[in-house]
Amino acid sequence: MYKAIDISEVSKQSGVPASTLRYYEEKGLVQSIGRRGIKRLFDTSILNKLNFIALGQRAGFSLDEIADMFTHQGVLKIDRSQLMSKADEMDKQIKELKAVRDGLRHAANCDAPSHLECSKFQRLMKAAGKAQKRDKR
Amino acid sequence: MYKAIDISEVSKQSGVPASTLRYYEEKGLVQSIGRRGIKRLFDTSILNKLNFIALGQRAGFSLDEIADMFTHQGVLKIDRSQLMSKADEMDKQIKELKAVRDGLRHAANCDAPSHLECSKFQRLMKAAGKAQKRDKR
DNA sequence: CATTGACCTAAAGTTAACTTGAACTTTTAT
DNA sequence: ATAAAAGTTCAAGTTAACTTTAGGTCAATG
Repeated sequence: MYKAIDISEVSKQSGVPASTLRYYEEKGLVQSIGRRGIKRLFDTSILNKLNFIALGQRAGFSLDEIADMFTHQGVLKIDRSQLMSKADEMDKQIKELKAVRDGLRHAANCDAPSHLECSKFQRLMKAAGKAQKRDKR
Repeated sequence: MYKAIDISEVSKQSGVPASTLRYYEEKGLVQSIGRRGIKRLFDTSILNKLNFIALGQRAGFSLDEIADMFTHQGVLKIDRSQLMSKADEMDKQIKELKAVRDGLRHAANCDAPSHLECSKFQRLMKAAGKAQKRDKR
């Protein structure tokens, strides 16, 4: 069903450097499925996982946090309520991103001398800043 | 108009440690307005700036990128088109975040044995992955 | 007027996420 | 059969964003 491919093929198809793949394996984020001689072999399913990892990182998760989302067998493991609360956290983050984006957009069209002092700009920032209370990320 | 406050007051009101404030000043991200004796004095307007910096960081900008958004005098400087394209970049990022969030939410309610192999999950991920082509962030 | 507490500088240390380098070992191509 | 290409390990190096430490300064308080 799934094909075993070597590290350069994984690298080629995913864009993730071989050195990073070894590093990820060391960290337990991904696992090779065996060796051919001395060379690692990966299951093609690693490509989905790498895709998820990349997205998760861009979404602001650390590698440790991402690793925590999987069982040692590589299956998404955390329970439903944990998944939901991660998703809720992300909602906050999305709100903040939108505020910054809107702030930038407003600044691009506003003639105030210093945008930080512009009341509209401040209103946009404040909206996002709310969630910011000691989040400890 | 604006009041000069010392580093501990800035720290107290912003939640940013004094060591970080000194570090930010060294990097040129913020500026003190003078000294009383040996002690730095800051204009209260630094609080808005710190708020913006925190938000920018949570939005995924590096300190250097944030610094680049201001003139040396601390005014948002980059031109309108640059501001707009930063905002457009953020739109992509928001899309990705939403995809990951939706993916997590779906996973919380899906009975597939491995979510990475679930076609709905994959569809959600793919939607975001598109923008991912060599972004070099 | 001596000590305490808030602040200062400069340099070194820390963590995450990688990358690079050195020294080997297999494969693979000629 | 041999040399280059592709992998491997393990250790050390790199960058960003801070924090910590050591030693010094100064204003205020007992």
